[in-house]
Amino acid sequence: MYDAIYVKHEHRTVLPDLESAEHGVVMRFAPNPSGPLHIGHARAAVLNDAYVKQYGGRYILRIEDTDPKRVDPKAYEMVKEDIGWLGLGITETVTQSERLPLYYDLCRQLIEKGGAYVCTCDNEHFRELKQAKTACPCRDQPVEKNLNLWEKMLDHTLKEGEVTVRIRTDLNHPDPAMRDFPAFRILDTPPHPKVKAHVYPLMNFSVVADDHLLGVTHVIRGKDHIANTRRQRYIYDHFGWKVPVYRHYGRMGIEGVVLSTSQMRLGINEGKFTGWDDIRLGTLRALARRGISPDAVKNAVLAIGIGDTDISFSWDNLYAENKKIVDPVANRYFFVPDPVTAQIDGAKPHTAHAMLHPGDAARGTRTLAFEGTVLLPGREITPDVTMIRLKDLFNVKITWNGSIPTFSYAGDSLAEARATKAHIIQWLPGQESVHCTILTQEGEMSGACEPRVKEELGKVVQFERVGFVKIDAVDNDGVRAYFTHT
RNA sequence: GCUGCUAUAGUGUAGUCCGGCCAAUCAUGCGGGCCUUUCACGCCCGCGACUGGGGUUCGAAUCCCCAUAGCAGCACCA
Repeated sequence: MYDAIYVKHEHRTVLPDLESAEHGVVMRFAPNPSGPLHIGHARAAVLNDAYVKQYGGRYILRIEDTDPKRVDPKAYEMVKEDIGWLGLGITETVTQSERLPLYYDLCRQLIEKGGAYVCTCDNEHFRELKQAKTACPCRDQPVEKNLNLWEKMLDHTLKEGEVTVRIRTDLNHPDPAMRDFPAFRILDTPPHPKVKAHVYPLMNFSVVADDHLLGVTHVIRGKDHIANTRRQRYIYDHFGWKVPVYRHYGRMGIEGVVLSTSQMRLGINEGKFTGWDDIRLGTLRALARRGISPDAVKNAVLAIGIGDTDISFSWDNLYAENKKIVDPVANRYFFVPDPVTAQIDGAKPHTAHAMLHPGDAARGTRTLAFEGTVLLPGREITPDVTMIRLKDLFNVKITWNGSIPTFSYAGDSLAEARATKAHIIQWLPGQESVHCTILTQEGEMSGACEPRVKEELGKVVQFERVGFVKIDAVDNDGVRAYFTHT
């Protein structure tokens, strides 16, 4: 009884309900194939995906490639790879460049209905008229003339820059962005990589056409589309179509990375970045390369939700999500940064058995054989340090002669090490280790790691007292890893 | 400039629609402690916010107004 009263104060952890979704939804993710997907795309993709999963229905991937200037032929494949990595429940895929005839047909219908006209005014001139809330001469020409001009567009009698199909809206609308916005234009260059065409719809037209044709019921997109939603409503009204339910979430900035595809491309071309998966980039493939799990991205994005406030995406929150996923599965190994070789006097050969995972003994151990010398992290061996414990091995006493340390065996007792507050540090057998480079977003960390790390290629492991890393490459020179997070 | 949207701790978020249970949730971060053969994980304690000002009301994070700030759009991009 009281529970019901206090329910209001519970922390809601699921996304808010969508209206009119009780009987299932049809939603879509509609990227422009100009490059691989980044975190910004992931928000749209994951949010829509989550709602489709919640209510049931179809989830359409729609490739919006109606502007040949903004199409990178390689992006079609990259987008699909990224979606596969995210594990979205896409049920069907359509590509807009393959649907041009559908748009042409609808455009003709719209012209016949008087909802659109073919404008031959100069752009600058039209813009001035628009600002002045004045109709251009083409606006009132008869349907027949519009149809005739439309034919001339299609048969290419008219050339790029000479005509624009406009949607008839309201010239007195207080927002100039709403007034008779464009729907089609001619583009001769560059050629479209997928289709031979010269008449292309603008986003507002093709989106409405497809949302209607595909039966889209709900649209979740960024608030940069709010004005488009308003414009698109005019097209729905002209056709008498049912308008989907819209939700617009706020802008998302990300600390420290560029999200603009064109900026990233520029950086890659200039050699500033190594490629689309350069770990300094916010692309999904960069995150994957660094060992971020797709589920971590999903969880982080869902936690943000669909609020319409502008937010800044925090790496901390993503890392926390990722750690929850990766910590239980990552094997533990020793990595010694800036290694120094130390001979341990008075120590007999020992064999250390260290657990692959402290919380899962069943996973077994790794074996490290001590035969007289060890590699130690140089930074930890400073003159104020007189006793250390090599983890899973034994205690070592350090005596300093000026700045020259001498290492000697000091017993196996863990209790003793604790009593002296000796640091327990990671180490490697002097006779057996492999070179290892860890690449972080800030730079490189050089050191050595256990040979067995070579078997973890492609996986995320934890270097004890260093952090989680993804093993990116293994060769004769050693191991290259990307730093994931601490 | 015009049009519109938004405003809760360092970050994200719940609560705002339908005012009282909110001395404001949860997570992350940070500080401290415990546990531990990792500076990880886990556990405990703590820090930290309703943008400002008016108004309505017995009562405002919640409703109204103004201010301020941020954002978006005003493309033959999506």
